[in-house]
Amino acid sequence: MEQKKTIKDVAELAGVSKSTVSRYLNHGYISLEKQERVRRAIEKTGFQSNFFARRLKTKESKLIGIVLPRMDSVTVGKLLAGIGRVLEPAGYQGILLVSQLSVSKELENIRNLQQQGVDGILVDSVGITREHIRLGRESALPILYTGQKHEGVHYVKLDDRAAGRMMGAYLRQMGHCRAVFAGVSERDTAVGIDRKQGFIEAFTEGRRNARVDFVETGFDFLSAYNQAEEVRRCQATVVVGATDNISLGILRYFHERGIKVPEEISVAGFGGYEVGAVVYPALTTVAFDYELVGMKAARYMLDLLQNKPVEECMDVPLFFVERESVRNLTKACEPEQPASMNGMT
Amino acid sequence: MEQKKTIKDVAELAGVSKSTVSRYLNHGYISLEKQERVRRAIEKTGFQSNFFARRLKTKESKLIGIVLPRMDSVTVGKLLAGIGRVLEPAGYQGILLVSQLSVSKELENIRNLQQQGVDGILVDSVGITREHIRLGRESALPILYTGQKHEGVHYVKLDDRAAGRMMGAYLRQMGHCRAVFAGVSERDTAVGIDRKQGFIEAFTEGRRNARVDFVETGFDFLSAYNQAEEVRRCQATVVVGATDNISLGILRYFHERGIKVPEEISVAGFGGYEVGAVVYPALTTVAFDYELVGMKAARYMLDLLQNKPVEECMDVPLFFVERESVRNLTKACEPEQPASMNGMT
DNA sequence: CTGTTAGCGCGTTCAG
DNA sequence: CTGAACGCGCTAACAG
Repeated sequence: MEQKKTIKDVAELAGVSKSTVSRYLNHGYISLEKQERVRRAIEKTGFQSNFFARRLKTKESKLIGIVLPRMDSVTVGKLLAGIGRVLEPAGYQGILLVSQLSVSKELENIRNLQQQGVDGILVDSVGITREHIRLGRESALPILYTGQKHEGVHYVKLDDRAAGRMMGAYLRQMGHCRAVFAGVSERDTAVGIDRKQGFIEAFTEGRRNARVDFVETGFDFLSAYNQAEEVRRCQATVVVGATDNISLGILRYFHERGIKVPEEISVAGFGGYEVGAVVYPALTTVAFDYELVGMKAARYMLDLLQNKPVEECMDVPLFFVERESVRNLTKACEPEQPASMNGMT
Repeated sequence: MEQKKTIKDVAELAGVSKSTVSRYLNHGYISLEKQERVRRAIEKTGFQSNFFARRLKTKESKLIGIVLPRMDSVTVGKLLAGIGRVLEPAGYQGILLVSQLSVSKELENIRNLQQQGVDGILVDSVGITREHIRLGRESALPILYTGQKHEGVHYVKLDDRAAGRMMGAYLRQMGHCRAVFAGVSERDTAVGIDRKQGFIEAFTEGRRNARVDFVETGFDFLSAYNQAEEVRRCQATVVVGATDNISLGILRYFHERGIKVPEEISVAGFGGYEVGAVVYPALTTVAFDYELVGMKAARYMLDLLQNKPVEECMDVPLFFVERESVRNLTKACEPEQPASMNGMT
């Protein structure tokens, strides 16, 4: 519980001036001899430079504000892991603020961060509004969005349309012609529109006999479960949930009614959460690498901070994870092998 | 992109001195008239006080360092949500550092935080070592641990022994006499020892015919899956996983071999993750409220920061979630109803 | 290469 | 109740 050591203490102990110590800490224009003396003085005192004093001068906080819609979600966790993985080696740390899925709270958080002296702000947004844009213009702080995109802002996002197309192409190839898309409101551009449109395109493109019905649900398991009856009525051969959670809710409903998946009806989803592998039957899905999104976003932010030419390559790979929940209609015989650990990880 | 406003700008615009503005911002010994003038000047300039300058003076950062073992986990997410829920209203923010499940990284993070000017440190630890204690002594910063406990440090933790006992008592009441406990290494005091011991106590206490076998696995789904054969050999009527993940791995194995749960063998777990409700059969489990742990920890930290008398009440409630995976051996007839939405949330 | 001198923006005495 | 003056700990500009 010693008195906090300052650069002055070190200077005195080393018999040099404060600026020499400061130089030692920074650009290091200093003779080898004094360098050694300072080094030892620092070691002896256990000195560490005062964060706030330094920041007050340099105007650099080495802090990145991170605004999250919520905390208790796997995808957010992955995203953060990715962000941390590139921010930390670069000497940056993150300050976390949570918006509780509210746009106004999100804006408040951004405003807050703008004055807290962070160097930049990463926002995993619930939706980019005009106010977001305004806030961005008013401050020199770089803001980078993930999850949503918008004209004139920096963002990193996975390609929802491509994900949709991927699924559409797969189901088509598996011989399906009638699908139900259990999706979310179109107010969500990424999931509600792009993902669905991509699917419909690839699934129906250039064939007359294909058809996609649409049932709207919320994002959560339960609301999907509650819409499952409606989904069932569509009489499709496959139901595609806009999210793994949605598919899981439907799967659960089918299971309770004794409807066999994939024998009687196929189910597929988007997200690639681990839980999809644990469930029976294991869920076929398009997996997103959220950790990679986080890493890309962080790298992008770092570039922004150094005014580097920002590379516009924002394609985050998608993985198709084929598991057990989709039936191949083109084969005469059913696959006989038991459920396997395929695509588990 | 205006020039950053300082307290000086406000003072000039309001026609008062800097100190008056400062007073307005803090203890407010200021006449109503000037109060109004300052208020408007602040509004006009959009002034917000400089974080670093203020901290440099007050020695209070209103920042809490949070050290996490990993980010991509549901429990950590819940914990954080809880922490945020009480820290934020108190005007504090969190700085997050991730230890990648490494003790040395965890220590490094703590050291780092100690010099970054945070007011306190919350550590969701992977294990408290002597070095942790030493670090704590060397600095005046309060450190509070969660997840693990240790003599002479502040901690908030759920009662693993009680959780174990809860499960033991339940299974006993359901008429089970032979159990396998699929647990983790005893190097983990909380999960590896306390939880198991609690279970064994309650399950066997005072009856000769009860028996508990032990099979060691890792924390993850897959390693449990790989030990499932071993578990099966024990010929017990019920298998208890130390973690829902472990139980899920075993469930999966049983499913693949066509072993019916709970008809042929029962399965139960600890944790209460949502995924346990989605799986078939839905997993009976002791649920922990990690969000509450987070809230308690944060509140405890706040008390520490204000030198309040710390209330030693650290009991975090446990919930027994009875679902479908345990068979009642005391009844002659099987329950006939289909799987239901019970205990879903 | 080095010490001296100024502030960064704010809070806080200390006279008035 | 208010303003002037000082200093938090550090970095940067300046002479030497």
